[in-house]
Amino acid sequence: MPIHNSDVANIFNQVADLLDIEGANIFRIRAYRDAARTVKGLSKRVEDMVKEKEDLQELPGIGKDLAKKIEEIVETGSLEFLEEIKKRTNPELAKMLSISGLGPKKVSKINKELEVEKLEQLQEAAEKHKIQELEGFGKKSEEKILKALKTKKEEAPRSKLISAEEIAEPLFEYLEDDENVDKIAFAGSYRRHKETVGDLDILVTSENPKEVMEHFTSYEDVEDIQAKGKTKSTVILRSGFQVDLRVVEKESYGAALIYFTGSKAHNIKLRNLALDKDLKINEYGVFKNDEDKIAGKTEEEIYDIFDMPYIEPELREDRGEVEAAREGKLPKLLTLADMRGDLQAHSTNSDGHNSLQEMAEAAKEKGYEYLAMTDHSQSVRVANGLDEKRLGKEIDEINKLNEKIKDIRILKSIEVDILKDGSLDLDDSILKKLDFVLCAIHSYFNLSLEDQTNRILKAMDNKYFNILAHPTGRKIGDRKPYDLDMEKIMEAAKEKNCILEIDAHPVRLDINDHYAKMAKDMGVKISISTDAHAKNELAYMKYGVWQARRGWLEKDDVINTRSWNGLKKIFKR
DNA sequence: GCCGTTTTCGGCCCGACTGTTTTCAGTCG
Repeated sequence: MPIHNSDVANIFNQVADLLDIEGANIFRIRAYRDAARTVKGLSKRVEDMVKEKEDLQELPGIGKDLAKKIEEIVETGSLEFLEEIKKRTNPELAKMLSISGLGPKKVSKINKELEVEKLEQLQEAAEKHKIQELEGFGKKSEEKILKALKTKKEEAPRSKLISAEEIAEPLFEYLEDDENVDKIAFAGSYRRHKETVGDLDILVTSENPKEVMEHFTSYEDVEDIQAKGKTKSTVILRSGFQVDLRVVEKESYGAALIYFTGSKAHNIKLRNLALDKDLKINEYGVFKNDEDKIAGKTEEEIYDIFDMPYIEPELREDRGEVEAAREGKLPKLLTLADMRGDLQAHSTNSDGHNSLQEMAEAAKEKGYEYLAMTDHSQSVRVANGLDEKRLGKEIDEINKLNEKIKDIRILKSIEVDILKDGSLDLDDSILKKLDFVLCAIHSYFNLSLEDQTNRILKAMDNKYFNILAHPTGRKIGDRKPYDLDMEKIMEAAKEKNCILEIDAHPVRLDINDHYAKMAKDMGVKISISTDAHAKNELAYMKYGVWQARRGWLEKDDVINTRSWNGLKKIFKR
C-alpha cells in the first residue's frame, strides 16, 4: 500500500491533537503540526525520499526523532507512538476540538469531570445542563456547544475558490458602499488565491470602526454573529461561510494586510526576521525598542525593512519566498494579460454546449490569438467522443472556419484518451493532421502507482503526444488524484518535450501549485487551459493563472503566452 | 520536538475577543 504525504501528515496531526488534550508541552505539539505541514507541502513523495535514503532532516522542522517516525510510517503504515497515546487518550476526543469554542483544555476538563468520550455523550451532557456546572464554563458555553453540534453535520469543509468568490464579491460591494469605509481589501487564503478557502478575511481602514462593525453585522446574509468588538467581528453567513472583518487605522494598513493575508507560516518567518533585528512586528506595524513605529502604512515599506521587495500574496507560503526575496531571486509572476490563447476547449461535436464557431468568436472577443478545439475521442462514450471519421470532419470544419473568421486562429486538436495499456485512442494517421495533441486519462483510475505511471510514460513515447491534460485527475472535494509518480512523469516530459497542463477549471486546478513549482524546477513547460465546455467557461483562465502563480511560474514557463509561431516550435518533437 | 554567526540548553509569534470571572484563562486566527 502506497503511503501518501497526506497519510504522514494526518498521523502527525492526530498525535498533535491528542498531545494537546493531554496538556503536553505546546512547542512539542507545534513541532508535530509543523512537520505535518512540511510533509503535506512537499512536491516529492516522502515515501520515495525514504526509499532513496534521502536525508529527511534537511527538511524544515524535521529533526532526528521526526525523521525516524516518518520512516516508521512509510515502512509500516502506522506509528507506534500514536497507538500508545490512543491507549491513554481516546482518539474520539480529538473530534471535539473542531467545535468552535472548545480547545484542548476544555475538552480535557469535560472528559475528566463528566467522563465524556464521544460527541454523542457531549450532546447528552449539554442537554442535561451538566456542562454549565463545570468551573470555567457557563450557560453561554453550553448553548454554543449545542448549537455547534447541531450545525456540525451540515458544516461545509473548505470551499472551492469559485464558490467563495460568489459569496465574497457581493459582500465586498456592500461594505465598499459604506461611507465610513476608507480602504478595503480581502486578506487570508482568498487573497493568496488558494484553490480552497476556509473562511473570508476582510480588512478595512476607517475613522469610525463602530459604525463599520454595525454595517457589517447587519448585512442581510448574516445568520449568526459570533463576535463583535471595536476592531474585529466574526459572522456566519447563511451559506455557512465564516467572515472575519478587521478594522485598523490607515497608518497600520500595510502591517495588518500582511498579518491577515498570511500565511501563518510566512508571518512567523517575518517575525523571526524581526527578532533577529531586535524589532517587533505585529498587525499594527514594525516597532523598534517596543515603542517607536518605523513602518506599517504599506506592505512594501515593511518588506523593505527586511531588505526584501514586495512579495506577491500567492507566494506567501513559506516555501522559500522569503529567502528568494532576500537574494533578489523572486520570480516575476505570470499575469492573466500574458495569456495569448486557450489550449483546451470542447464543442457540441463532443460534450460541449456551444458550436465551434461560437467558441471561436467568444475567444476572439477575449482578445486571444488562438483557441484550440479539443473534443473528446471515441472511447469516452458518455462525452460523445469522436472517432477518426468524425474528427476528420471536424478538421474540415475548422479549416473552413479559419477562412471565415479573422483575427483568431482555431487550432485543430483533440483530447485523445490514453487507454489502459498506454496506447492512444486514435490512429497516428489522423493525429498527425492536427496542430497538436492533448492526451488525458478518463478511465481505470485505480491502477497501481507503477501501472498508472507506466501507462502515461508509454503514451508519451508516441511522437504525437504534446500535452498531458489534467495530469493527476483529481477533482477538488470530489475525487482523489490517481496514484502517480510525478517525478518520473516530469523527467520523461522534460526528455521528450512534452508539456504538462494546468487545467484551469475551478473544480480541477490540476496540476496543483506544488507540482507546478516542481515542473518549473525540473525545467518542464506548462500549458494553462480552461477545459471550457461552454463559451462562458473560457473565463476560467484566471483560476489557472492564479494556481500557476502559486507555483512560482513566470511568463516563460507557460507555453500559451507565446504566439502561434512560437508554439509550433514547441509542439515539434 | 526543533534549533543555533553569542547558544547543545533554553528558548520557541502575537494580540483580540469571549465568557467567565472580578483580573484572566482559553480560544482563535
